[in-house]
This record gives sequence, structure tokens and C-alpha cells, in this order.
Amino acid sequence: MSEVVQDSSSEKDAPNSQVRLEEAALQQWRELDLFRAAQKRRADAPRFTFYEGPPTANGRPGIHHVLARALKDVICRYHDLDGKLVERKAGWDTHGLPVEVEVEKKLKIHGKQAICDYGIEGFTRHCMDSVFQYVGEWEKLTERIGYWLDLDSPYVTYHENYVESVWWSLKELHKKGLLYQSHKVIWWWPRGGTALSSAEVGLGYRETTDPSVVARFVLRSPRAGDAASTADIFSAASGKHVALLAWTTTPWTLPSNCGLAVGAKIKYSLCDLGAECVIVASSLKDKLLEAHPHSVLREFDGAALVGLNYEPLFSFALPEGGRAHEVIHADFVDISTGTGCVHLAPGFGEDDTRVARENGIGFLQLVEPDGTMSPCTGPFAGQPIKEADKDILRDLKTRGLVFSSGQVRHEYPFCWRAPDDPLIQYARRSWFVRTTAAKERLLALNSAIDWHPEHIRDGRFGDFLRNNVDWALSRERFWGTPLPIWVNDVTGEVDVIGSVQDILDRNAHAFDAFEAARAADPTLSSHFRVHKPWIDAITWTKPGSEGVFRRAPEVIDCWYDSGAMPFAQRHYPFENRELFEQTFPADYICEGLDQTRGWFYSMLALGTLLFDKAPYKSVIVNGLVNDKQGRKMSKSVGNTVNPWDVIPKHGADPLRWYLLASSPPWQSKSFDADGIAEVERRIFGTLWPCLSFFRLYADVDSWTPATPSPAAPLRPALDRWLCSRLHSVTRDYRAAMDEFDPMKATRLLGTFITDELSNWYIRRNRARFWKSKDPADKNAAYATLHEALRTVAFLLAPIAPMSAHHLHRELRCADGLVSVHLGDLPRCDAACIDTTLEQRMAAVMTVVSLGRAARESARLKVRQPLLRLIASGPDVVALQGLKDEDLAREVREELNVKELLVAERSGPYCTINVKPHLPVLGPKLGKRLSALKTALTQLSEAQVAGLEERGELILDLGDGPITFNTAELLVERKGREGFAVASAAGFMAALDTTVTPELECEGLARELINRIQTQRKALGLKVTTRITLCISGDAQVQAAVREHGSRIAAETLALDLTCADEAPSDAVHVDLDGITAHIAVRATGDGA
RNA sequence: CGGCCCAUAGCUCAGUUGGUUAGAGCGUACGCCUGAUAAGCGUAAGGUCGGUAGUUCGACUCUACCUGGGCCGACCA
Repeated sequence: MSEVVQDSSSEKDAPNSQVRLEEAALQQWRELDLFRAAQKRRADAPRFTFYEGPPTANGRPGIHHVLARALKDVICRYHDLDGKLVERKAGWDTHGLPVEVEVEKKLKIHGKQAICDYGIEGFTRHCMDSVFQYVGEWEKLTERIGYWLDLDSPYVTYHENYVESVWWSLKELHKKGLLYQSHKVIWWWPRGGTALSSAEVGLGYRETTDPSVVARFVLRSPRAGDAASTADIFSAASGKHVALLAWTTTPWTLPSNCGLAVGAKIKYSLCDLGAECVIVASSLKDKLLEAHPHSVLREFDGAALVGLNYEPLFSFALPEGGRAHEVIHADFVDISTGTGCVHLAPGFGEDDTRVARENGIGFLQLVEPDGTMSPCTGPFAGQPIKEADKDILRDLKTRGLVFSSGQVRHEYPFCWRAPDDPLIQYARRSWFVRTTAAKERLLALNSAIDWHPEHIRDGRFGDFLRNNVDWALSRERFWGTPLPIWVNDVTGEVDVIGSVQDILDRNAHAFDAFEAARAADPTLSSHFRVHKPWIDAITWTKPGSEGVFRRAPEVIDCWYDSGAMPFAQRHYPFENRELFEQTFPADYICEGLDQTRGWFYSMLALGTLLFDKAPYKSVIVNGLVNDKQGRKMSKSVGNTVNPWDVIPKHGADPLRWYLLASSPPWQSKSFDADGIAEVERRIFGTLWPCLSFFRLYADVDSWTPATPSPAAPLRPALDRWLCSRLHSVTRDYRAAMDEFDPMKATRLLGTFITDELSNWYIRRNRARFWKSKDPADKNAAYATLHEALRTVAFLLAPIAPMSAHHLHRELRCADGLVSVHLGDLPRCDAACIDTTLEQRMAAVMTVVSLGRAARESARLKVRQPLLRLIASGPDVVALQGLKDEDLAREVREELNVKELLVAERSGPYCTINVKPHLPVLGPKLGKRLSALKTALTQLSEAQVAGLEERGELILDLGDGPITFNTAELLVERKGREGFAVASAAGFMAALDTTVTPELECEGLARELINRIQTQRKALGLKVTTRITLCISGDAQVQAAVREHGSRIAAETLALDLTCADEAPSDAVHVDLDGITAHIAVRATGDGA
């Protein structure tokens, strides 16, 4: 008993029992090195492959990480217990801008130049040092929540082996012709001098105010050969100058204007404003020209404008590589905002770049990478773009080229780590992976992935794949996997290397300088030789060709690192070829919804391009964890939940259960600590008493699993029922887990523990454990309960591993296992499932519930014995269950009635009501269904009797007689008035409420027993302690003691019972519904 | 603005291929049980299943549109 945990509610700050048992379990795991032992026992088992998505350890873990980790752990543990080898290699994502930003903050420097000034080596050293800043906290949390993860040999994305595998993969892509360099418009952070990934851009959107300018682009006079429609425009304008109006929110791009775009099928109007004529989309005319009295001279399609030339607003430089200042058609032009005419600056817009290239328009980019206007822009040269906006606008106004100007508030991205720095779209030379070449394959492979929830496949993820664009791979940063591309500085020849050996083959002394530096400074990590700045110093030449190969200075998008994880974690193909092949693809991964464009994509893209396989078969996508009000958790709002505020209070297992059971994994959760307290109370607060009940009596009787007990089929009905339920639950639980539905499995188990094991089996069987005179019956009860608890321990193991461990140990199983986690999950034995018995018991439970309701309505407490209950049910199985003597006894005892009558026919106790069984009769009858419904409400007594006797009913619904059988009709029994009745779902319970003097006397005896037991407990007596009893009270009390004295004595373990006229001095006074009695309980000291 | 998801009791959520009286837990009120109880059980109040229209004998369930919330994408120029 000592190990069954006692609550210490007196010590407020002491950890509660749940927390204590978890910590004790974890301590045992450490001592037993249990994780390793569990892995070892499956060394030769078939694999279930899991990939751990690498978190970055330079931030603290939060409550949402607990959700993801609980989901990962529960599925992995389930398959482990089911007999598979489930490798769980930890991993850390170590590269990327967030790390650099943290270091910049620490060093109090900001921007690319500042880093160069500081020194790249020093900077990257700080990066490497900081990536594991919080790794201790991650490990602590991982261990405390019982997440089994091999933290001792994690993969680390900056390690040389990992980098080398990434290089290998890029060389493979290069061989397939999938690596190229191009101009690409990207989101550019001018101050930091770097491009940002779309994920990073998405973090930085916020509302801002920008100038909103409509500029005049004055058309040049038509030339010979122009279309007649063009000439018509000018003749209609009759000599006034004609301007196309175009809208922009970025005046700083106007000097780089190369063209104008219109929609060929959009209607445009030529409007006479008096002094000039302007052209705008017809549908926008009224809004744009509302302050200008005007008349419409002509209306025409945009196609009429295509090919027209206009005077550029500025002429600092001419576009290169194509025509300039021409009106073209573009499909993306719309008329929801603006003027219907779009200013094209191919240096700064993705759409602009595309249509310009398609139409032979040139390229011009008069902004420097640092975000200042180019030196050739005259008065604006060197100005930061947002400052240049004002001067450009003033200049245009002076020259009469501004039609209107104002301000607009809209969403615009800023750098997510430097919130005052706006990003700009900027065409930049960059390295790309041609993922679009594999678009169809990506979609095809995705279609076979088992997504949870399913809609991600064709929804969010499918959409993302359908809109696939080439992967912009390079980052002009410092801390990342270096791009393994060397370019000849004279010929431009590209050499992609795929290993360290590749480098040595080209330059045997490549690493000499590094080794020398390392000899001088042993603190220099060996991994640095494949990182900046050391890798940049490596060059080579090729015999017979001029020029030197120098490394492309960029590093790789860190999402590529994570996507390379399936092979890079193995240092494939340099090592572990076989292991990789065995563990690719993964059977299961699980990450948050935010990984759609992140890890889910990067892994699929690389798996597809390199191996033509989807790298994972099944995915659980977990939702976000919001706060109690459903708001997103954020540090700035201050509503984040620290796992360490929750775990020491309620325990990690209740937290895991809460996260798994509260809603489907993919639904965002409103985190509420009260919900965990509820789980702790309702689930664990029920489970532990089940255990201590078992241990209490098993210890008293010295019962062990080795004690012989009757074979299962020979045990009482309740035992067979529990056994059947146990196997049914095992079956359903396994099915749910196999379908990656841990919520269903968890709820199933919870219901079994609370409703069936605790609240029905144990409660109904208590007396057998302490009163049974039949040792076989008692041993059957012990064996049944023990087996049930043992199975619960296994089913609980994946969900609440520490509690399961504790439960299993306390059961002292004969399985020789030091922990439940070293065992095998029980299988469902179909032979143990007795469906009929389960249905019958369900009927009994329903009738009991109704019986209680009937007692409630009659205000007759259960201690008051009553003569009879009349019960009925809707079908044969239910009726048979109520007639089964073993089950009927449960009803009588539970409801404290002398007799249970089963009413099968309508009669003095019940009436019946017949309803159509719709799923059967709907298709059969169609529209005649309503006629049947009416007919059934008007059945005669004879028809009802006929149905009850012969099982069939013949009705005429207007087109001849139809015979209905019992499968097509539902019979619902209801109690007649005059009894205390309750009915539901075809069941009914009618209580005979007569209380005879004899029954009243017996009831009083039961009240006395109850008070004596309470007093025993108040005195702190053991359940085996014998007592002497002295009871006094009025005539009624004395009569009860006289009539039922032997029963009172037996149930309270009284060796001696006396009935006194005067209350002894040590008696307690008790109130029995208005009757006062005095009870003196004295221990005899005879404990056996 | 676009895509996707969600909307069921005061709160957190279930609800299987369309089927009879839409469920559970928490909370509230009242009652009950306790020789396992950390507790538990029962009853009641509480719902036009976000709205409208449609398909159907029948819609919480399917379809369309609308409203509100979330996530993601989007400077639409």
C-alpha cells in the first residue's frame, strides 16, 4: 500500500500525487536506461519510420511544442508497443536568418555591412555558439513530458557530414540540369542587403501609409503605319495632348519605368477635360475624374492602345535589352483599383518582369541594392527610396505630370526582425532549383500521401504545389550551408562540387589554411571548414583553361537543409546507404500547419527531385495552440503559456491527455489550464482509486497473478462482460491508432476507464472482493480486474507513459517486465468478444439509469428497499438481458428492489408506440412514408397485439395492403401513468412506490449500516478491523436493530451488537431522515 | 482581395455512408451513493445545429449564396 500514492492536501505547495508519481517514473526510466532498452528489444523488428522535424534551439520551447511532441510520441510509442522498431533521432535546425539576427542583437550591430566590419569569422562563431543556447531547456522539456527522442545522437544541420550530404544533393540536381541562375524578383531587405523567404515576408505584413500617385504618361503623336483606331484617338482629341493615366504607390520606381500595360479586352474612354485629354478604364472614369468636368470622346478596347509610345517621365537611363516606353497588353491588369493602366518597372515587380520579357520590353533598375537611388538619377542620386518619393513627386508636379496624388493605407511587408525597414521587390541574380520541372510529379506523389486532415492534400498543400514556382535557393547571408558552386572568374564556367573529396580533388591544399588556423586555435570547430568564411577562401584552377574558380558567395535557404533531412541525417550517400534505403520514406511525420510551405514542401520537393518518391507516407498536421479566448499566442500580447507553469501543477500526463483528447489534432486549440485539471480529476482521479482498490484487497488476500483462478468462460457474467469490453476496446483503440486518430483512441480509453471499469464493474463487484465466501469467485474477480488494469496500462502507455508505467508496476504483473514500455500491446481476441452480452449489459445499464431517474422523481432514496421494478426494452436482445438472472440481479441490487419484472407486452405497466425504421422503410416507401407515420399513430389494440404476437403488421396505405415485419418497425415501450416511470430510447422503468412498514424498517437498518461505516472511517479503522457496536434510539431504531441485527453486524464487521436504552458516552448522534440514533463503535483490537 | 478551415447548450467539443427524441464533459440548481474515491452518479434548466435558398419521403449532415472567426497567400501596378 505504501507505494499507492496518498494525497497531501495539507501541504499546499507540495507537488500533487500525479506529479510525484510521474517524477518517480522518470527517475526509474533513467536508472533503467529504459528508452535504450526499449529500442534494443526491437533491434530486429520490422521498422516503423518516423522523422523528427528539426526545431531551432535558439528559442525557448512553448506549449504548442508540447502538442506536436505529444502527437509524435503517442504514434511512435503505439507502433513500438505493437512490435515495430521506431527510431526516433532528434534533429536541430541550426542555420538561418533568425540565428544571425539573434547574434546581431547580442553584438549590438545591425545590417550586412556591420557584420562584414565585425568580421565574418567572429560572427559565424557566435552563430554556432548561439544555436544551442536553449538546447538544455528543450532537452529538459522533452524528457519531462515523456517524449522519447534520441537526444544523444541528433542530426545537426551545420555539421560537416550534414553539409556534405546537402552538397551531394545539389550536385545531383545540377547533373539533372535543375540548378540555374537568373534574374528573379524577390523580396529584398535593403538595409540588411538580403532576400527574404516568403515565410519571412509573411511575418512582416502590417498596415502602412504610402503615397498614392496617378501620373500622366503623355502619348507621342501617331506615326505612319499605326492602326486606324490609333489615328482616330488623336483626331478625336483634336490637337490636345493625350495622356494615359497610371497609378502607383511607389513613386521611386517611376524613373525605372519601361512600359505601360493595359487589358486588351477592357473598355477605355478617351475623355476631354478641356485643356487635355486623358485615357482611363471606362468603369473607373467617374471615380477618377469626379473632380474634373469631362466629356467622353471615344470608347474603345484596350487593344487599340497596344503599341502606342509615350514620353517617359524621366530619362536618366534607357531600358536595356528591349524596347521602351510602349503600351502593351498584360493579363493581370484589372479594374478593381487604379486606372486600368499599369506602370511597368521590371526591375521591381514580378508580373512586370514577366510581361516585359514576354513582350520584348527592356530592363531598368535605378535603385542600388542598399535601397538608394542610383548615381545616374541626377537630383535623386544616393537618396533612400522612401525619401526620394517626395522629391520625385515634387519634380513631377512641377512638370505637370501628376494628375492626382494622395495617400493610401494598405498592408505592406516590413522586415520581420527590423520592423521599421520596409522590404522592396527587387530583381536580383539568384540561384534557383527548377522545381516547376517536376510540378506534375509533385502533385502525383502528393496525391498518395495520407494527410490528416485529408483536405490539406488537395487544399492548402495541393494549391501550393499547383502554384509552384522555382525554388529561389540562394541567400546573400553568412550563417548557412554554403552553396557548393564555384564559378570561373574569366570563362564563367560553373563547377558544382558534391563532397569534401570533390574539393580536394581540385585543390589538394584546399583546407591547409584552415588546419593551420585550427592548430593555432583549438577552439575553432572542425565543422567550420565547410562554412564561411573559410570555404570562401578555397579556389582552384583547371589545367589548360584560364581563370580561377571562386565560390558563389551565397549560402543556401535553410529550408533546403531541413528538406534534406531524410538522407542528410544519415550522411547519405557517403555512409549508411542501406540504413537510408530502409528508412525512406517515413511512415509518419507530424508538424504544425505552418510547415505546409516549410518542411512539408522542402522535403517533398527534394524527395521528388532526387528519388522520385514522397518522403513521408502519413502526416498529422497539428493546429495552432491559441489562448483561452481563442486568440493567437504571442509574446507581445503576453498570453503565451509556459509549459513549466502547467506541468508542475497538474502533471505531464494529464497535459498530454488534454492535448490529445480535447479536439482533433488539426483543429486549433484554445488552451485552458482548467481543462487539464479536469482531466487530472476525471481520468486519473478515477484510475488511481481503481488501482488502490485492487491493491487494497489483493494485499489483504495475498492474491497474486499466480493464484489459480477459474478459466475465463467459467467466470460470472460481469467478469465475462468486462473481458469482452476489454477486447472490444482494444480492437477499436488499435483501429483508431492505426488510422492516426489518437483523439479517438484516447477518448475511447477514457470512457472505458471511468464508465465501465470504475463506475460499473468495480462498483458492482465490490462485495465480491471483501465478502465472497467462494474462493473461486473471489479469485475470478481478482483475475478479471487485474487483467483489465494490465490491459489499461498498455493502452495508456502511448498516451500517458509515466502513469502507465506506474500502473503496470503497481500491478505486480507476472509478465516479468520491468516496465510496461518493454512489453507488447495486447491484441484483440475476437473469441473473447461476446456482442450479445455487451448489448444485454448495455440494456441493463440503461434500465438502471432509468430506475434511478424513477426513484428521483418519486423522491425515494436508493437505501429504501422497494418491492418491484417493471422494466422493458425495445428489442429481443434487451429483453433477454433483463430476463437473464445474473444481469437482473445487478439491476435489483443497484436499484435496491426485491423483484424485477420484464414487461414484453403492452399491459397494465406499459404501452407501446410503433415507429417506422426509416433507413429501411425510406427507400422502400418513398413518399408514402408520411401516410405510414399517420397510420402508425392510429393503430388499434388488436393490431398492436398482432404485432407483438406474430411479429408482423399489415397496413393499407391507399394502394393495397403491405406487410411490415419487426425489422421495419421500431417498438418503443413507455410506462403507464400511476407508477414512477422513466423511459428513453424504447426502454422504460416503472417503480412500484409502495413502502410497507417492513420495507421501511429494512431501510432504516441500511441507514444505520451507512452511518456505522461512516463512523468506522472517521475513526480511521482498517477495513479488516473487528468492532463492537452499541446502538440506541427510539422504538423504530430498536425494531430495525432487532429485525436486521445480524445483517448490520455482518456488514460492519461487528463481533458484538447490543441495543441499549441509554446512549453510551462515546456514542455519536446521527440523524436518519428525522429519526435520531446513537451509535458507539469500538475497535476490538482483533485486526485479522 | 484570393484559397482553405471552422461555426452544434453559458464554456470546451463529439456527431460514423442523409434517418426516428442532436450527445459528452465543465459550469449552474437540486438530489443521491460511498467497506476503492483524489471522487463519483442521477435529474433539471439550457439548442430555430451561424443565416437564406435548394436537392430529398426525410438535411446538423449534401449543394449554392450570405454572415462571422481563424490560418495562409497577396504592395494587385
